[in-house]
Amino acid sequence: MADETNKRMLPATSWAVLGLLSFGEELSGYDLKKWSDRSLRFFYWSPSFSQIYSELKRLEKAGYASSRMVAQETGTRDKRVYRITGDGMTAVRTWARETPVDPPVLKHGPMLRLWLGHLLEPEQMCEVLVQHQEFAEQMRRQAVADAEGAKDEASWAYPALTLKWAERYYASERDLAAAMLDDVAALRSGRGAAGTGGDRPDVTGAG
Amino acid sequence: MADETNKRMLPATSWAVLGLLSFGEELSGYDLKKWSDRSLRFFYWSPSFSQIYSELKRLEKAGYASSRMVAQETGTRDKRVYRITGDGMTAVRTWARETPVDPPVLKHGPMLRLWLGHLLEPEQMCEVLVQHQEFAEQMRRQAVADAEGAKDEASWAYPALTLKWAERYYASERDLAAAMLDDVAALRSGRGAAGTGGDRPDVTGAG
DNA sequence: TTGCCCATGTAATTTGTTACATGATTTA
DNA sequence: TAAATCATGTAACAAATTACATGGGCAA
Repeated sequence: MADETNKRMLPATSWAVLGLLSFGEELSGYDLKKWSDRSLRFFYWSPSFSQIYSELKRLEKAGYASSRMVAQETGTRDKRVYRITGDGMTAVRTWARETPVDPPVLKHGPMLRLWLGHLLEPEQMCEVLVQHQEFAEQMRRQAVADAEGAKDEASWAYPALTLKWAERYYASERDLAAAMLDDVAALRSGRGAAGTGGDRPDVTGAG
Repeated sequence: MADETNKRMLPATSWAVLGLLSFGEELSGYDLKKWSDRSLRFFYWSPSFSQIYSELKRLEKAGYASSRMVAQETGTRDKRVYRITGDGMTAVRTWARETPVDPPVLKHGPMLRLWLGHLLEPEQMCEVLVQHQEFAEQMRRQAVADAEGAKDEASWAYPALTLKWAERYYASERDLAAAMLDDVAALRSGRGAAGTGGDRPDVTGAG
């Protein structure tokens, strides 16, 4: 049956969710979303609630997770909590060990806009860069803060390592923006010619 | 009518395609895909053929691009070529100037796997890092090569700037992988996490 | 003349988001 | 007690990919 092979070919996001469960705790969809926002977010995008819920259903159907309803003592609405199965542990371990390394996916909106520099005033290019710089510094700080919370716990050693990586990554993003600000300034003053007027609406040629 | 506002709220990928057209040439879907692969790819993901075709239809419907069929002299199948309109230039310029700067989207598969280090043998972590390192160095070199082709043309000044950025970005990715290899080795030899930064690779050096 | 790759698309499917529904809990 | 918010989902929609269809040029 094709089903057997499909189990091994889940999208990366499924593995990310199963990875969250692989630390062993029994968690609800809501818990997973919150945790995802505080960890995966730094190097992988954090899926929406609805996608986490549907990934959980898929994982359960594949036999990689099991769930049960939990009645809240205070009369709160019941919730469904998930736990990874033995099959799930085997599968996610195999995935992490044996899947070919594929390149990261980057969609860098700010760079896309700077690539269209012929449509911008130099001040607007700088504005984009400064805002990105601030974003990067903020992310860096949050990575440091989260790493602080995760240290001294042996089981968080590898998550802590990736937070360390994230700290450096966002420091680099910040510095890259600064370097590009310099380059824009140099282009503006130095080698005059291109873009000195800033506004170049006649690029469409013959018209 | 809601239609008028929808025109201004296209997804980023539409603006990317319109941005490709904003340099003024008349291009087919196939041309756009090829060019996208050699430019956008470094900082924005390159959309598939089919998506480029559907974006072109959407842009034409919005009045931002016009198309015509071109009969090939050699009897080859006719093809449709697109050109940006005045409305399109105005729209993409407005987008590039006035849209709020939103954060880049990163889906870093290699980091996701290292985050799950408790499922891996140390050798496997290193393998992932080495392969990512090689990928990053290859991208860096391609960015350098493409920048070589784009220099000395005034209209490519800003694309050239983003290629410069890409060169540094991938150099940094490469160095970040090297730093993490060190951290994994340190963790392995029992001394817990490595020092808290300070010895970071110099981003502006463009090694 | 068979098979393969280039070029130009369309259709089916999957992935992921936003908007909505529901109920309990807190707060003003 | 009304409004805001937390928590748990479902449904409708949009974005994006893979698979497929088509036809010409070219190499074995």
